[in-house]
Amino acid sequence: MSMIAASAGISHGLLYHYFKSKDELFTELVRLAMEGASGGIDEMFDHPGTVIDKLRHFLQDAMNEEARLFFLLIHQARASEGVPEEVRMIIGNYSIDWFVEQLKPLFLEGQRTGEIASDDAGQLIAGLLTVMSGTMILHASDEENIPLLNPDHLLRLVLAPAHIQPL
Amino acid sequence: MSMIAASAGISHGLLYHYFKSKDELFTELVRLAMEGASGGIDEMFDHPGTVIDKLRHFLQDAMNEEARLFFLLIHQARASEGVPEEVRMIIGNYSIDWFVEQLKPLFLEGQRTGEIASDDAGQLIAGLLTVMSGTMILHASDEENIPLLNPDHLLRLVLAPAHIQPL
Amino acid sequence: MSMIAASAGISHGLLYHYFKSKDELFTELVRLAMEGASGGIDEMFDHPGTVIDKLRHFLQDAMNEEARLFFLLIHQARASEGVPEEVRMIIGNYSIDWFVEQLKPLFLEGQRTGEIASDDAGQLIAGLLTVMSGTMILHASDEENIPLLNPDHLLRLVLAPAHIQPL
Amino acid sequence: MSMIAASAGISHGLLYHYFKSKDELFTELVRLAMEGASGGIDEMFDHPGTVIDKLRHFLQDAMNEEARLFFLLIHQARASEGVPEEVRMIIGNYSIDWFVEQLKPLFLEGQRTGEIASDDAGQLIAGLLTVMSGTMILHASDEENIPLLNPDHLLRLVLAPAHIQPL
DNA sequence: GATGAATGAGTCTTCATTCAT
DNA sequence: GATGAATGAAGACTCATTCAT
Repeated sequence: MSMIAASAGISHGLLYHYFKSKDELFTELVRLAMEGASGGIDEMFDHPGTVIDKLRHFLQDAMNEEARLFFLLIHQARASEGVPEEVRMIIGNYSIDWFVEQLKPLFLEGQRTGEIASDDAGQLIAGLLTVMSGTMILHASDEENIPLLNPDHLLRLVLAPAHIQPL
Repeated sequence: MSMIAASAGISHGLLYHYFKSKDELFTELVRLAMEGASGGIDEMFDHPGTVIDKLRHFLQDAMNEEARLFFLLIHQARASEGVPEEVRMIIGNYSIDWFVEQLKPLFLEGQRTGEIASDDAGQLIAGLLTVMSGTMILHASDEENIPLLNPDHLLRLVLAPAHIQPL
Repeated sequence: MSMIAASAGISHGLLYHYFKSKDELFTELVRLAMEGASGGIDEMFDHPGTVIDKLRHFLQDAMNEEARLFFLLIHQARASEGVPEEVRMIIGNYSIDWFVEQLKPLFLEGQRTGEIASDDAGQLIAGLLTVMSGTMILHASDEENIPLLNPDHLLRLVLAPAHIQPL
Repeated sequence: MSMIAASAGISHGLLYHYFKSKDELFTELVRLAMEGASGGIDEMFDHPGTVIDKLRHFLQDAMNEEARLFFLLIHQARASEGVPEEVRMIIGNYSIDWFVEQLKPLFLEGQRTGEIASDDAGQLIAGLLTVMSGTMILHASDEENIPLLNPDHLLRLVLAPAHIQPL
């Protein structure tokens, strides 16, 4: 907490004025990260163009430098022991399954248009999300040695072979 | 250290009998994990069959439940501050670039046989490795909610479109 | 550290608020002790009277109850292994030789006036300092059984025979 | 205990075969040191020559390199807290007062012959012993910087002025 | 006699948290 | 709002001691 306060240029005493405890601060950050993530999905649906255009936009939006630390945060929240109950609830609400449900309509449409591979949509989505998160976490922990993947590369996991383009 | 010792059913005192410090224990684990990883590559080359067969074997070997914690360990070693100097050296020796160099001959052959996509081999390998590691780390941190990916799914990142099969 | 904190009536946590480590606290004490010692020499030169008067004042000043623990501290610093580098430097700066040099002018004058024995001044000073320190350390460790020596008794080590008085 | 055993070239297990505990080993060493000290006094009385000859022999015997660690040991025993009860008893038996009593006959004879200063014999002896011990302890803890005093120098504390010789 | 695996009390140190000012 | 002195639980590490072999 003292280090966080110092980073923010305030005393740790004042940090406790804004957040009752480290758990509360952590919970707040997780909440923000999750809202950002679901906001990204809404934005994707508003994006013009084909299914592939929307997906590419979603990936580009999620896989930028700013989003890095959010992924790391969620990872910590998922991976650590002794995480506050409230954080576990937030994470539960935004489970992989929840994201799968959000994206399923898009993928089903993509399969109708022939853009998306004709495998089980849920499996494709879960795979894409897992791989995207994993990539971001790796990059976030060691940016020097682990480059961000080209979103088009990741798309190969879900595209119909006919739509795969050179990198 | 006391928790580790308790997990092993010994006193922390005895743990210090075998490892001079937490750093030394950690270093030893990282060393083991890294040797396991490079061993997996050797084994892949000995595996019979096509390039795809070899790669599938490599992924299945790496992405099993036992290997889970090794990925998590390496991730910790890469991501954390205050990691012992020796660990940083070991990790430096087995960089992403090193793995890329090991796998490049196989990928070049795969491109000759038409099994592997005709993009830059280095980029394909780095992408596959990143995604594989990221997936394992996510799964290792939260096995209940994040299923292991089907290795064939990951292979889509590097296969020539003609060789992509339904999942 | 906990015992020291308890002696001071504070928690060990607060002690660490003021001193980053046991080494730093120890270093600070050694520094203070050494400054006190060299201050005693300055004061001696300002003291009025003959060479013997000055020396007697110096000994009385150094050999009081308060100074006791300082001698013990310096002794620990000299005698112990694993003493912080900075402490070794401070002690090196205030070596026996350094004190000898400080006192030499006074002793040479004393030899001119006939108050000080006509042996090698450096040897006389080193002997007096050693004996004074040793006495203080013994007294500090076991005040009940080892009485403080009368400074006049110590002076016999350096006085010309003609100036020796009954105790 | 492990370090002591290693110095002796045996395992710490075997050290416990010979000494039931660290306290017992320490007690044994203190006992030996004290017997050596009182043996030195007996030997002094057997030494031929004048009172000064005997005293000089005593000092030379006590202030050699071998005796160094014995003085340090006794000092530790006197100075430390938590010293075993038996050690405290041994030290109590060989108190300063006990040594004073042992040496008093010699000093009284020396005062008759005019060799020893005509101050209170007890005070002279206590002073000489204190100074001798202190010197040895200092030298033992830091032999490089603190030279052993010339025994003749120490004798000045107790000699009649007429018998003081150049160093 | 001899070894070293095994234990646990005690020590230094960190850090989240509280609270008087 | 803002500060930092103050606390204590918890973790890394050491070392005297025991005991099976």
